[in-house]
This record gives sequence, C-alpha cells and structure tokens, in this order.
Amino acid sequence: MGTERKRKVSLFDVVDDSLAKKVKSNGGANNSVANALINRWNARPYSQRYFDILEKRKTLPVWHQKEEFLQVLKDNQTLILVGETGSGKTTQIPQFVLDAVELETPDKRKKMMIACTQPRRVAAMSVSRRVAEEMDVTIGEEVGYSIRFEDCSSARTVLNLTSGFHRYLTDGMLLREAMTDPLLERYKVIILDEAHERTLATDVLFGLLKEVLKNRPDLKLVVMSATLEAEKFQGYFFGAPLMKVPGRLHPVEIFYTQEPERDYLEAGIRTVVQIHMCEPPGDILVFLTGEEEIEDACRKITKEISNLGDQVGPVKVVPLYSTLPPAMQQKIFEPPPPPLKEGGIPGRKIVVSTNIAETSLTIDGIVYVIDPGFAKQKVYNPRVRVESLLVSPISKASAHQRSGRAGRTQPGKCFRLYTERSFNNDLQPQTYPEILRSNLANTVLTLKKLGIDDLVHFDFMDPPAPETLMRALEVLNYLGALDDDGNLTKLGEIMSEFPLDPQMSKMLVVSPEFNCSNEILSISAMLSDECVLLGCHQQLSSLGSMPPVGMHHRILIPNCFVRPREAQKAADEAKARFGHIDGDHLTLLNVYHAYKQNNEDPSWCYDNFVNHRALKSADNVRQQLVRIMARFNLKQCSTDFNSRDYYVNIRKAMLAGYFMQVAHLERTGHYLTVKDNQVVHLHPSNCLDHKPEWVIYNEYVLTSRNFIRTVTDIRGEWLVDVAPHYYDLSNFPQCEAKRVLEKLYKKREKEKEETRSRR
DNA sequence: GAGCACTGC
Repeated sequence: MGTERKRKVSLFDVVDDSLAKKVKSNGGANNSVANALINRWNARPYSQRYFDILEKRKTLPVWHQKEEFLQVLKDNQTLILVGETGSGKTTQIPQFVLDAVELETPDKRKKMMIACTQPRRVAAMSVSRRVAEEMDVTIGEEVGYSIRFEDCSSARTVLNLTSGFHRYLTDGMLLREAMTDPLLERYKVIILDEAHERTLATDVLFGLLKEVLKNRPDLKLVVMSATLEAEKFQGYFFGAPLMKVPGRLHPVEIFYTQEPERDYLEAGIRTVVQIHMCEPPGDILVFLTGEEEIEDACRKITKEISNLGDQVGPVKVVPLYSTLPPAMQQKIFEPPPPPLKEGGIPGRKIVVSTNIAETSLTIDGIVYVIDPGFAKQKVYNPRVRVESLLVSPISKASAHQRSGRAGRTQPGKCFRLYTERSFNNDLQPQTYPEILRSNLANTVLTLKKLGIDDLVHFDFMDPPAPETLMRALEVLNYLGALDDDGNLTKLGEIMSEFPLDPQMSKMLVVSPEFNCSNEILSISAMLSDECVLLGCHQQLSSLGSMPPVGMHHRILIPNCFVRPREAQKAADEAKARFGHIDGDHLTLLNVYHAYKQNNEDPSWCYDNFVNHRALKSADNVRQQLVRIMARFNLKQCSTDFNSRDYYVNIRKAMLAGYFMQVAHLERTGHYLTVKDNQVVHLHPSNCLDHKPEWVIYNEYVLTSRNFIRTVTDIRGEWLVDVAPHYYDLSNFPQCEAKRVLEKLYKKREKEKEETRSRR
C-alpha cells in the first residue's frame, strides 16, 4: 500500500479534554482522526492552543449620524463613506442622499437621478427591490435597476418623474452609459458602492469621475467602501471628508495555527472534523480554491465524519461554486439536518465554497469559518499576453472579509490555517486591484472611446504597468481599432460598442465582408457564454442522474455519480453528433444550429448532452449583438450552406479577428505560438481529427501544461492574405513558421505575376 | 488525454 500521509494536528484541534477522553473510551481504533487528536492532546499544553481574539467590533447605529451626513454632503462635492458589511449603508445612504440634494434641474419640470453602482447584477437587482419595498413604491417608478439584458427604469418613467429617482446599476453599466453621456448628465449624485472591491469598471470610473467632477460642479460623488483603504481613497479624491458607518456584525474570534500547514486541504478537512466533534452547534463554512478541490473535500469530509459513527451529530456537506447550477446552489440555504434521534446531538451544515461566499453569496447561520488562506487569482503576463489563474495567498482584507462571514447571526469563530506571524508579515494588505492583473486591451478601447487620449497620464488610482498598456495599444493597433498615432479609428469606434473582447468585435465587424456574419454572430455568442459546453450539472440537477457530458466531451461530474466508462461513451456519441473535424468553433456553430432547428427544445438538449440554460443565454447574447450590428448597418448574411466556401469564409473571418492567436505545428510535433514562440499543446477537449499545420485558438490556459483551447484549423495562405501587417517578415522572430511564411509569400508573388502575364 | 476563482458589458 502507498505511504499514508502523516497527520499534523494544529493547535485548535483539541478543544475539550473530556471529549478527547470520551473518543478514546469509545475505542476509535479505526479512527485516525481521533487517534491523532488524542496523541496531539497529550503532546501539548492547553495554554499554547489558542491565540487571542483579534477583531472586535463596536456597535453604534448609523442613524445617529444622519444629520451630520447631510451637512457634509451639502458642503462637499465628494464624500468617502466607510462601513462594514451589515451596516445598512447600501440601502439607507441613497435615501438620505435624496433628502440632501435638490434634484431639480434649472428646467424645473425635469428631475434628475441618483446612480448607485454595485459590482454585481444580483446585488443591483436585489438592493433596488429592497429599497422599493422600504420606500413603499413600485419598482421601476421611483426606484429601478439597470443591468445587462434588463432595464427596469425605463426612460418614459424617468421623464415623468415628480420626485427623485434611484437607479441601481452595475459599475460596468454606468461605464457603458458614460460612453454616450460623457458627463453623466442624467445623474445628480453618483454612489459607488463596494468600491474596495476595485473591479476594472470601478477603477476606470474613478479616473473618469475625477474629470467629470471638475466639469460638473453640481455633481456629487459618494464612494462607499469597507475600511482598510479608506485613507487611500481620501487622498485620491482631493482629500474628501471621510465618514464612518459602524457595522452591525457580531464579534468573531480569530484563531491561528502555531505552525504553518503543509497541506491546506488536509488541514481544512481536519479542522472541520475537529469543530464538528468539539464545538457547540452552528454551521461551518470552509474556503477552498476550485471546483475539483471542493468536490474532493466534500467527499472526504463526509467519509471522515461517517467514520466517527453516532458519537457525533449528523452533517450535511454542501459544495458551492459559481458553475454549479442554481438549483444545487440553493442547497446552501437548506437547514442543517435534525438529530439522528430525539434529544440527540444536533446536526450541522458544512458549506465548502470558493470565494463566491466571500462577497457574492451570503449564508446565514454560519458560526465557524475555516480560512486556509488561498484563492485562485487572475494574473496577467504582458510579455506573452497571457492571463491565467494561479492559486495564491489571499490578502489581509480578504481574510478579514472571510472571518466576517462567521458573525452574521451570532458571535462566531474563524480558524485561519496559517500563523499569526504569517498573517502580519506575509499577507499583503489588499488584493491587487484587477486593473493590475488583467489584459487591458478592452479597457483601453473603452477609455479611448470615452475620449481619454493620454493613457499614460490618466489618473488611475493604481496605474497599470506601462508594458501592459503598451501591449493593449499594440493589439488595438494591429486590429485597426487605433491608428499609428493611437487615435480611435472608425472601426475602433464600432468595435467599442460591442460588449466583447476586441478580437471578437473585430471578427464580427468584418464578418459581412466574408459573407458570413450570421454564423460569426452565433459563434461569438457561443464563445462568450461561459458554459455552453458543460451540460453536466444542469442535467443532473434538473433531470436526474444522467451521464454528465459536455460538448467538449469532458467528464466533469465527480465519479461517485457515474461510472467513467458510461460517461465516456455518451461523450463520444455527443462528439460524433456535432463535432466538426476542422475545429471547435465550427462544432459550436453546429450545436447552435441544431439547437435552433430543434426549436430550442429543452428535452432535445437533454437527450443530446447540451446545456439548455447556457444555450438560451447564448441566444440572448446573440440578440444583443444583432441589435448592435443593425445600429451600424452591418448586414446579416450567409454563404450558401452547400457552397464549398461556407466554412472557408467563416474560418477566414475568424482569422481576421484572431490572427494574433495562431499556433504553428513544428516538425518536432509541438505547436509554437506565432511570434511569441511559446510551446503549447492542443487541449485534449478539441474535436479535431488531425493535427493541422496552423490553428487559431480562442483561449490560452496554463494548467498542468500550456494548453490552447477551442482551436480551429486554418491555412497559412490566409495569414498572408488577411493580416499581412502582422505577418510582416521583416519584423518577425526567426523560427520555422517564418520560413514557411516566406515560401507562402513567394508563392503569392508568383501567382500574382502569372495573372499579370496572362492579361 | 485534461479539468472553468469571481465578476461585468
């Protein structure tokens, strides 16, 4: 047998002496957890087991400060408002604001609006509903929301306003509005909520609003944030006054381990078991980094606790991550299981979650939080233009946010699986804002459209690396969105209107020239929806336990649900049904066509292992793209399906957008990305039946190897035709691809000469 | 022959 991993028990393992003895007397001979617990118990004095409470909260009702708040807002253009979760600022402050400012415009008949931004759609929606309720008005009349695909604050209502109007929207939506209304003139007050989250849109809005405020002395800005960075915000916004809103959370005791943990997953599981054995009733929330890890942990926790037998209460172990379908996410709100027998030990709910439970989803009843201190975070490498996800240590702010999740309904405890020293010395105070971790091509395009010409001197709160900006400008220039002086071109103007990456917008805008805009629209919609290809969970949850199969014949369901062989068979069937040998993009198109031909029938989707919910949302995206195309008179057209050029045209159009994402098959059998010369591998989910000499890819993923995912076969000749400016050999690194391209250029020259001499 | 943190337009 393999070597058994040595258990390392951390300091808060043993809480109660008598319980440890009880475990021993019950003869847990097969129970390694109990044994480890007892050994450790014997080895350490109790006094060393705990560190002390770190964070205690004062409670002072926000409402005492209302008058002060109104006065400060009257006297200042910008105000920073700091408050913990649960302070009620999100619903209360906008209402105060309404009392504080005169919403009438010089034209007395017109009223103005208050914008309140949130980083997430659900929040914008639910907060506006709650406020409407509190104000006792119908949603959409005095309070409304505006998110992508859904505007619940129609222009008609707003025009007829007799009082002020609160509009809750996502930060991204406000940024969109700024593109057509640069001074945001419809708003009298703008409230940026959850500003500490520092989303890309929030950061761009920061810089933009600083400019707008200078040009609109009547505009008020309220920046609402959690505590830690308040002074930084203050400094950035012209030393604006800062007000504090006390929180209403219960105190949370923080515990650290005395020594670093080698294996956070194992330590997390062990801590869950310890809490379950030793702590009073209350649900547990464990933070882990991803789907696979979470499913794995759920299985292990269930197993270990069932090994304990009836000396402990029953548990309900629930996974939580965003790709889980809503029906299964709902399980986190179910009550803990009842005692096994009357008067027995009460049950416990154990939620094992990604960062989604840190901010996006709130679970009441959590008393214990286990924080191993890691999360998957996006990082961007401008040198090779690759964004990837990396498991990395969280920030102090994030740790703080996690621990707060234990104190929503009663005093709680947070177990940090790292040392206090590590917390103080190793964790950075804040998570790096997204703008420092992203490819900024799209952001730069938006900024250009907003009229920001000098990006280098744009007042970012945290300026991105110059190399990242250079890369973005370069990409946009190659795509023809910016001219050589960095000015927005007509093409760039149109591209900026699409809620897509620049490569994809470019492909869409030029697709009519290749006589295939209908097909490119479908492919774009399918690509921009995150999980069209992963039908598994949805099927499982809605229709029973069928083999979980995505169109990429991936097997994503934990093996406990299905035997791999069956899943593989079903996957192969699905592949045979829709797979296009020339590439994954074309396979996506096949799926979309089949879906439409079968009248969008959910049971057809089920029978064919495709995700109905995802296809519906892709269709929604497609409709939005169609509307934008129509606005710019870009015609919708298709090549005759029976023509040999049908797929050729589609592949060429894709290349017109993605010519910078091409890989060449070397004689060694490896793919090298063109120009960047990175060794990459076709992701095994591809549906090609051969290894093409040239491929375009949609995504570059760094996992166990460098993979390119969603790939399509293209021809070298097309590179020379479609993007000669990028495939300019005088500016090209020495490589095999270059030599092949040289031949292709010569071939083209020869053909040209021949046609000339024939004339 | 591998596996999508979380958002957003």
